Amino acid sequence: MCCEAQFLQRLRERGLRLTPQREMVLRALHEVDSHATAEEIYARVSVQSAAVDLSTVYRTVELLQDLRLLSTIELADGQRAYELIGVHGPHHHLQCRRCGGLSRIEPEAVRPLIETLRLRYGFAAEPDHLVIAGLCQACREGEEREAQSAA
Amino acid sequence: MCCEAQFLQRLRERGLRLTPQREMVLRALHEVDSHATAEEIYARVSVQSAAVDLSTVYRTVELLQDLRLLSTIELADGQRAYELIGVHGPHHHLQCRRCGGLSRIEPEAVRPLIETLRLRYGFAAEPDHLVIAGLCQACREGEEREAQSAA
DNA sequence: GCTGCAAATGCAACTGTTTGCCGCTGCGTA
DNA sequence: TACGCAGCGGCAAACAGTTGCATTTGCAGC
Repeated sequence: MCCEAQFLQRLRERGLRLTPQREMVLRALHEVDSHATAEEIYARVSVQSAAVDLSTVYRTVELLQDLRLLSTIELADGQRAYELIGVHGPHHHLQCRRCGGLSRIEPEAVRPLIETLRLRYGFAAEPDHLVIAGLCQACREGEEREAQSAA
Repeated sequence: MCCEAQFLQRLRERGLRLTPQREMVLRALHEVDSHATAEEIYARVSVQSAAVDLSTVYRTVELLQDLRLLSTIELADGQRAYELIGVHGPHHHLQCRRCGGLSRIEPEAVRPLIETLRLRYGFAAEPDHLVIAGLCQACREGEEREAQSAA
């Protein structure tokens, strides 16, 4: 668990504490391969200890985000999902508005944009986690076929 | 009201109707200069007719979004705000994580990124409305001053 | 090992948003 | 003009996420 030490360090820097609840939430986030909703995290934590509240999960998730260890994704159905940044490294997502699928992209793809924003608007973009909407290849081809058969 | 005709047209294309409630919501969105929360829209609509429900505001806003006439912005405090695309034309926002301020940027700034995504990932990005987090110029200078005085 | 204090938690109430249900309305068809 | 049907809106209930408050707990200093 690479980020527990980092978590502890950043907590200490701010005079905050490492509690069992926070450890459990962090562990649960590690266990899921990709992103997890609050409810999923809560379910996993509840197995280990029944005495953890859902609000604590939300508070911990918010804290992890403040510490830049976690990013939030808005899923297609409006739910929010959370993902540790350390596990897959910093990255962004493409979200298909048709199938709802998420795919990762390298931060390099966004770097030129960040540079443009800095030069043109004096804005220091720190998009921890950009989610860009659009159509994935499969769905785009699907839409083209539909358009053709409709015509 | 440029977009009412457009609204009507797109509704007709889908076999949907232009109702007084929908007209009122559209008018309310026009009246506010920039973005408005659901509650603000509801307040404006309520002046004209007490018999409009908040859920109708939400449903109309969602409909407008489906028709690509409106975009949603997540404000700093977590509230959602809505903005007609037609009024200011398509654009994106920079959001300062310190002061919460929003500023508009031209779609041109994002175009190279869209091209990259298409070439590299086969993804047809249609970011109606990207919100990019970071530090605005004023706040960045403020942070630098703070860092200096702290050192 | 104890103590004090701020941070953290659980609980319950609350806010903002979405959904299901059902009666109403506009419109095409007979 | 009457009928049927799909879209629509109001209402209330459900849901996800947040907040206030009293209690508990981690941890630095002794």
